Amino acid sequence: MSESPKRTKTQLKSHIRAQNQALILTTAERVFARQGLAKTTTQMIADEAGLPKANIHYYYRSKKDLLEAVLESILQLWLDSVSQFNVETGPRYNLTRYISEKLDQSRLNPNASKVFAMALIGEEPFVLEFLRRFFVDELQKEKQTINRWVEQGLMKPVAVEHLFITIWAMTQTYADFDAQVKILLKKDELEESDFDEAKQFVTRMVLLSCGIEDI
Amino acid sequence: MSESPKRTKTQLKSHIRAQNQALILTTAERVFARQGLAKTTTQMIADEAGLPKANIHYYYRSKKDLLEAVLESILQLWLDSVSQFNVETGPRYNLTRYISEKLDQSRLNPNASKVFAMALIGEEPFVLEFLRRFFVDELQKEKQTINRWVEQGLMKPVAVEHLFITIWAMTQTYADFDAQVKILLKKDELEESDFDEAKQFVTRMVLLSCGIEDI
DNA sequence: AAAAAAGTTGAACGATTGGTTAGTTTTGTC
DNA sequence: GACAAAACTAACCAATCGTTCAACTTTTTT
Repeated sequence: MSESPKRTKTQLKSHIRAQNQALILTTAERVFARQGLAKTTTQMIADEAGLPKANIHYYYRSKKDLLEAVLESILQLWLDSVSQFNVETGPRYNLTRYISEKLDQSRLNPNASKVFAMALIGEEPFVLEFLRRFFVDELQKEKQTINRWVEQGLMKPVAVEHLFITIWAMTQTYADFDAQVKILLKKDELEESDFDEAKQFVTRMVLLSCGIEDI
Repeated sequence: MSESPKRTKTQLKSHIRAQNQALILTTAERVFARQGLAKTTTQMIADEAGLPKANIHYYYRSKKDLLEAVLESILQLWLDSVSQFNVETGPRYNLTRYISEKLDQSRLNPNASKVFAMALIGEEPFVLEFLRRFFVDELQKEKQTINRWVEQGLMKPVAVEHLFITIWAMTQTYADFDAQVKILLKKDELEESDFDEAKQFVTRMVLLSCGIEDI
């Protein structure tokens, strides 16, 4: 029952567990993104992971549990990879970086983006709760930073809530509604160059609306 | 077998049909929007319409047929209510009106917006086919109009595809992801004033990015 | 008013799905 | 290598859902 030695043992012992959970999680994320949250069956996930269905339920009691685990991993990734605003480096740099990071994420983790959007449009309580617990505070901070910049005359005053809503909308679209984007762009697959164009377009739009001159 | 009398009779005869189909269609749209496409059962639609389940299937053979009928009515509404660009009235007026109309639609038909978004994110073949058949041509027309305006020096050259993708993204967000918007705006329900603010914000953003001066 | 057509509906069916169980195999520890 | 814990899995179950059907009523047509 001693603390430290037990921990180490548990860590060693559970490498199978960690490995399988990771496999199931990434597989589930992919299948959820492709098939939709409700259409996805635990059998599909099992097949695609090369595991029997009962094994999925051994690690995740219910489909709901599994979905929430997937969502949690997605939201964790989110938190880790989106940097906060830094007052000192000014609005141009921070807004440019923010948009760039968000679009990179849409491009590099399209499955995560899609699952999150599906959960959000379906108003999954888990995701809503997360937004309430985290994003509101986060927005408050960014708002303060932006107000500082406005006071310093580095940018015009803007409706910060709408600014973030629209940035979020524009950047997510390229991952969540990629089928539509592909059709309008007449491409079979979106390439990095398409995302670069989007990056440039969105950044210019946002900077102009903040009264930050074009370079 | 004569033409005109038969038509009139058919119209009279089928008033029950038309009435019930309309009831089922609007109810289905509402339930689909609230529950999600796959989670919605024909029983739910039946209960909410005050009809027995078998009656739903009398008018729409399968759930898939019903969903496609709902989508078709949504897309028809779309076509009827979004006006095309008019070269003569210039970019400022047309872009402003376009954004205003799109946001009005999101506000006045949130269910339609949501069902469409769900079908799109789920890559329903029916919706994709519609976009291919219709929206690509539409975009082409708008592109020509915009090019005319650019030639006339009324606006700066822009990446038209990205312009429409982002306008679409921003305006749809307020209906499709209203749960998120409500949380960020700290409101229980979105009011008309919120949509007006959004209208102003998005319009300003778009006009600035097109090099059209602020009033 | 008779016949035909359209509309209505309870009941049942077949297929699917999430989840369980009970028993087996593997792994880690002494 | 003995023992316990963890991992694994085939078979099964209860519930749900889309769909069908046959009997019945109402409406329309002749």
